[in-house]
Amino acid sequence: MAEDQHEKDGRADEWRDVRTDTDRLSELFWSVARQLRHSSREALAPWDIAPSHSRALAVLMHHQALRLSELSDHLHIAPRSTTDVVDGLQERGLIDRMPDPHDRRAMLVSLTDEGHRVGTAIRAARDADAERFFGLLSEDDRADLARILQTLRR
Amino acid sequence: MAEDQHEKDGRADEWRDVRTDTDRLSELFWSVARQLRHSSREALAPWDIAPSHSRALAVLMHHQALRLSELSDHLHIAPRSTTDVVDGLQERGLIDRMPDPHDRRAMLVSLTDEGHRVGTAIRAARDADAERFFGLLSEDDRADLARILQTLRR
DNA sequence: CCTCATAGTGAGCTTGCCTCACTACTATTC
DNA sequence: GAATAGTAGTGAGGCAAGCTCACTATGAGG
Repeated sequence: MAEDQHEKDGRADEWRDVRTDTDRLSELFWSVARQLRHSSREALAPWDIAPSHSRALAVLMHHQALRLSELSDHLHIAPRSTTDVVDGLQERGLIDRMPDPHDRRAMLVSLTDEGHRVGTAIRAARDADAERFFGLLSEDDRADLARILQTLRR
Repeated sequence: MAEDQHEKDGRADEWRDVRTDTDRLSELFWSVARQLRHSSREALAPWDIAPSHSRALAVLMHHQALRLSELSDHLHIAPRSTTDVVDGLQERGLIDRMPDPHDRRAMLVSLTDEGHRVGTAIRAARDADAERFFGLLSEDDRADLARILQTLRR
């Protein structure tokens, strides 16, 4: 992987002059995204949990009970997809489904004790991973990066 | 989508104090990645071409002929997956497959005239999109971002 | 009461990858 | 110069993570 990356850089020399600097930024950005994705996949490995499940778990960590549709909103995925995610977490005993007492159409999703335990451990692992990844940067660079990303987001 | 983003920001206030700054950077990074992905998906829309196809096309734009396995390496995907990508591009008439004269096991993949035309147009669209996306930043910020991403990559 | 809207889910599709096993071929070794 | 070992591509089939469409059960407003 790393070798390919270097080879790619080498080849880029041939045509660097015809590329805009913003185009180069895209490429760099995705390259870093890949690194970050691999890094956090490793961080999650000990729990053998899918990224989509970990994301849902993270959302549920700071809501004692959410409707399935609310969870969808937080995850930015379709309600039908959330059903599957919730199925998976329930199979693993990490969450409970219960009917909403105020609306018998709706389902409330909440963490089990085990879900809370695993969620906490995963959050710690993710924090540590982020620290390992972005810790390479100086304090100033991290501040700059945060500011710049803030600008790009919207 | 944009609304969800804002709502998420709002909720984040509740617990910002318990998060490390590097964790915040991860979140920001992925948020921007999402924007960038959506933006480039839109940029590609006029050609109705899948991202995986566009990536392969981009690689082929600066090699007159590649073995399928070499294309795999450039794309960082398994050879079997490359077969499918190449199938797709061939169906659309954007590339030609021909047996390697030096090794009858191997296949050489190269752009057709149409493939070259479409590849060029897509590159222009992607450049324009990158410019639109990163153009929000000052010259200095772009330089800083490039430098910082460079540091993070590897 | 009747109509319309909403919450969740079954069925089935799509994208973009993967592994495993196989065929056709090349390279090596005895 | 045959046997063996390795390599290039691909068929078969799988998986993750999303999607839409259509349906049921329920709620809400006239």
